[in-house]
Amino acid sequence: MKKSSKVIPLDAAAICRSSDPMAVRELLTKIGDKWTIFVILSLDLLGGRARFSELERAVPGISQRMLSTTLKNLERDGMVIREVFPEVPPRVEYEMTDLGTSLLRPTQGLVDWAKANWEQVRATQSKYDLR
Amino acid sequence: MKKSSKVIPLDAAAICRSSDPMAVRELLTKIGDKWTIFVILSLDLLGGRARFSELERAVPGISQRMLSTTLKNLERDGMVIREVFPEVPPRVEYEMTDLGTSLLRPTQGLVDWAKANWEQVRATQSKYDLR
DNA sequence: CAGCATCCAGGACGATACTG
DNA sequence: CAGTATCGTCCTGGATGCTG
Repeated sequence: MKKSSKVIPLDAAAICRSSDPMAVRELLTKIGDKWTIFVILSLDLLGGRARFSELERAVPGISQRMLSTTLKNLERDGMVIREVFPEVPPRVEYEMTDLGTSLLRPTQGLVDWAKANWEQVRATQSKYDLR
Repeated sequence: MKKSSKVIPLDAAAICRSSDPMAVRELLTKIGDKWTIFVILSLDLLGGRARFSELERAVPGISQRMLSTTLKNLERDGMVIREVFPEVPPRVEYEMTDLGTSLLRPTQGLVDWAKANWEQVRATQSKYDLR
């Protein structure tokens, strides 16, 4: 499983004016990984509740392994709840928790920023790369 | 708008209701790396302008290599401007751009969320790990 | 002072195959 | 259907040493 057991340096504590700058780093690391935001946002768009295969279809390109891993991490963090139905064939549903939902708002802020500014970022990059 | 040169994965397009979900992923990947937010926030706290060594001290634990790399990426993205003063010993100052500053607001949203909720996340993780 | 060059370890991720 | 197991690759980032 994913855990950052390395208690090391830093912290730029004053920087975040936060009591726990590591919390910020860990949070950013999580939603910064390849699939987490897409899974969260997809689950939200699907009404806050969906089964594995629905998410698989909602997030094109994700492999079963990564969807499984991502959901397991989200469950461990308390962002989603996993519910197993003892049927054949098996059915498993994932539901957003209030905690997970509450993360949606700040996340949306970044999504909006990207929508508004990413074109400019790309342009700047191109210019930079010219030399 | 959409290119088919790379028929790859993505995009959970509807998900983000964004024209470019890759922008979101790239942005998250950037600020999700190990040092970027700390450098950005530090630079802001230092008044939006600082030299290399100041940032080095403001972000405890960062290596010269990573600070250099991070700043170069930020410069490439147009978040900071690098100014070299032809002196001996050399002096280099980094200044936040408006673009970089504008990113601060949504970022702060995540910082606040982490401050408010991370304790709960850790508690949930501990419970999860017990079984 | 403000870096760059090099080397290296660990983890993230993809592809594929198998299962209750 | 909803995963797990295994393997291999690439990339991030740490450590160290050198330089204009």
